[in-house]
Amino acid sequence: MTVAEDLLRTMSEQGMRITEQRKSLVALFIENKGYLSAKDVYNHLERQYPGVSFDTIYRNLRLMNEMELLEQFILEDGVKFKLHCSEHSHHHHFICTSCESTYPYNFCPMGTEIIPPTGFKVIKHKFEIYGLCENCQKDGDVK
Amino acid sequence: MTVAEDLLRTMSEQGMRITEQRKSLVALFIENKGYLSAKDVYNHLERQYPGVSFDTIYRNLRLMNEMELLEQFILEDGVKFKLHCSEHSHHHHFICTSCESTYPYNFCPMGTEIIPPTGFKVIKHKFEIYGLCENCQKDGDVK
DNA sequence: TTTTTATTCGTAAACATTTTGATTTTTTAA
DNA sequence: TTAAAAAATCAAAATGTTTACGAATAAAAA
Repeated sequence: MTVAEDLLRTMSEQGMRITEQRKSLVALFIENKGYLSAKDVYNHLERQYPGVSFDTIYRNLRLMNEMELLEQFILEDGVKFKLHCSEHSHHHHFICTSCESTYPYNFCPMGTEIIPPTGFKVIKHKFEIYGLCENCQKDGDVK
Repeated sequence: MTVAEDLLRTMSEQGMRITEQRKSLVALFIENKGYLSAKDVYNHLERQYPGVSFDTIYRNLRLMNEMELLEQFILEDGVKFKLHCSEHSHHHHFICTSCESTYPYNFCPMGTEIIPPTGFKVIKHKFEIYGLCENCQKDGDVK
């Protein structure tokens, strides 16, 4: 069973109907692997389904986030989504600021000697490393 | 010389004129110590100077960011500014998600065994720890 | 196949943030 | 003290993101 089929099956089991738009959205995230904004997703779906509405995009991103198929991040340039990354439980990413491809990194600084101020209750953390990937340095591309 | 006088002197030396609004803005950041959005700054200045314009706020935040008196951050809830923190060169923060007070933490995970993917050129990083400070846990305040 | 109901479409509006421009006021230096 | 320049005001608009809703469509179950 492919990754896409697996995701779609999960969605179906959770009561979501499998529409063409949803198949396309899932395919997009699988082949892209990076962080995508609602606009990015819209731009892509709009090619296959001219007239697709933002309603559809936002609703599906929200639903898939709620059922933990996607993860939502607030990055330097706004709200982004990516496939829920479960490979090594908890980890962080290198993020290319040009093409936005990501490279998971299996290390979390929270595992080290982090001592909060007195009484501070840690809830979550953010650790991202930004830079240029090999390709984008070659290209000299500025997105 | 107070911190405020010090900042204002620097601004003056860089060619900025010292206006009442700028004095008030500087005072705000000094007494607040946390992260402030443009709106936060507006709300505060508006009390002393009814009719203060967004133009003024944004221009001054931008100028002070450019001359490195303020730092700009993109946090969970948008663009924020805080006084440029120079105490121990490079460090990170605990951030209370309720009152947005911050606690500098003199440790940077980049100093540890971080190995980027082949060819990846690291440019910057983000490491923030969110939670509830002692006071906000007591209060049960939800901002 | 038919029916039920979720989903999408199309469009607009809500919303928040930031920028602009013409005019007035204030600061600073001569 | 006065002139020149910078900064602030006021109001509006540009911008970008997200939400809303009635009508139309399509998916899934009976």
